Amino acid sequence: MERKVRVRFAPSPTGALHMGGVRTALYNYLFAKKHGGDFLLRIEDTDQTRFVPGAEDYIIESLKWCGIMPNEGQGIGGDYGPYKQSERKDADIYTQYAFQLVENGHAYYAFDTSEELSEMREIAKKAKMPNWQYNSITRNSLKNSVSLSEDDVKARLDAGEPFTIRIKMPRNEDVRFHDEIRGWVTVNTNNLDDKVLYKSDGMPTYHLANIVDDYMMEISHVIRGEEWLPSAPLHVLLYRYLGWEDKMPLFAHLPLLMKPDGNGKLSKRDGDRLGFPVFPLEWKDPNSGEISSGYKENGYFPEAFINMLAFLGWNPGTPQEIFSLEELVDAFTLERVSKSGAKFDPEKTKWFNQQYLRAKSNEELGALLGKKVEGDFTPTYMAGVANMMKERASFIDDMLEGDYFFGRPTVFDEKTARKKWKEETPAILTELAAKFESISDWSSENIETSFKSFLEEKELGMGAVLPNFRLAVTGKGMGPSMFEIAQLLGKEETLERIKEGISKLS
RNA sequence: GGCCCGUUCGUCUAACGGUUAGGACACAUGGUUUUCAUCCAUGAAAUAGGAGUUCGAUUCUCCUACGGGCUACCA
Repeated sequence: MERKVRVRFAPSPTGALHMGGVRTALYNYLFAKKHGGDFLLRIEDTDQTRFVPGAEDYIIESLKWCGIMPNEGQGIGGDYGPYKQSERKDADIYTQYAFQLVENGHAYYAFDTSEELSEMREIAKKAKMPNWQYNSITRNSLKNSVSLSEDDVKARLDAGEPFTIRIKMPRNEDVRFHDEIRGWVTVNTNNLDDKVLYKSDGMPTYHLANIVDDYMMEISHVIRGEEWLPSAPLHVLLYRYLGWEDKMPLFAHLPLLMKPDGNGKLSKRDGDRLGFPVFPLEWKDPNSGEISSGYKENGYFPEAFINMLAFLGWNPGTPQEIFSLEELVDAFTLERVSKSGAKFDPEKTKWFNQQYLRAKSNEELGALLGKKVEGDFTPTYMAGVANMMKERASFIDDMLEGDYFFGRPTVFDEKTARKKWKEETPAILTELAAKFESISDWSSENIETSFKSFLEEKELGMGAVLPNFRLAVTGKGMGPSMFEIAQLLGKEETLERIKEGISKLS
């Protein structure tokens, strides 16, 4: 009974794709690739009032940047399209199933308007009944094809009165299903309400659409966020009532991503508040014009971002933490996904980026850095800069701290100058420069040897000369080995900087 | 409020009845380093509480507490 693995990522295009959504997509991707299956993208836009222009493209661009593109779906193609629910509605895919449910007695027409219902809830709330539901008890006193006479219903339908179709939730029945992560989950239908399946605007709700689409697209596993766990029994019932129970996918409900501090799930606000991105790419809200920062623009490598996300709620059971996407595919199992929500840690995310940065070659880092600096430098020179700066960087931009590689210092660190620059310093540095003059092979080793013999000759300590040498040449009080810096800058440039530094600092 | 899910160092987590409860991030101390960073070493740090089951519970069961999710003609 081996079924081809087909999983889907089904976001709704209501804005930027949250990193929690990216993780859901990632786990789907990993699961599909691991089992040689398909990973599809379906756009769930059944709520037309929440449509946000650009969101669909944003989702696709984000998945692309992360390197976890679906192989089938909206914007990609495939044999099970269309992959956008509004288009599927236009193709009249859902209506027949809604009516089928009414015909076989598992759903009914309801004529109550949303205004009437919210009024009902309001009254119930005041009567200390905060949990008013449209269910097997209340449906009898509301306007629907269960409570109304057949003639009345027919008259309303013929008159074109707007209606919804609701599931007729059975009374006191245990619905049991197996979750791949949580084990058996049982819910009694008395706690479930008569959810709307088909809206008065002719659109299905998520509940109906996702069942119909998963069935038609032959989805084998539904891997989605924990927020869907309470409605999973409804979905199970729908498969049963539609006669598709033998084709029902396996469910896996993922733990949520929580905010780093305090309680609750991670939201866009937390990023603004604590200074980290929550979206893969920068997003400009077309309505408010508000801009939310992205991991990409903040200098994160997609591999690091993905690696970090993979470990939020999953672990391989080994000490290894750095995983390429291929390695993740190989190691991933739903069995090792944890049950409880994971607090997001921005610090650890930086650490992941640092690991990836350091794993890159000097040439690659040099090229990346080169895009960020003015001026024309050879790849060899840039690789040399990267070699020295990478140990103190988590991001490419951190290497910009070595600005003295790309031009002479214009400002000199005041604190170092105050502490180290003495009256006799200009004379010492002038003599040092003279000593350096005689070095024919300008290598860091030779510079260091020359420097040390200079100290010996003059009976000076490191601390009296080296910080000032650094200050004159780089303008900084700290940084990589001065001898290596001098080698990369070249003899002539180094000597000129010493002279220039002396005149500017004295 | 109701229903569902969860609970191991500050955080992410390992240990699927028997371990001095392990690792990583962050933190602290020491060493290396001209400096900063790196690196190395060391340290502090956890099984929510209570009952059971068992020769033995982090692990199984129940209760309590706490946390989270859901509770729309949203997804």
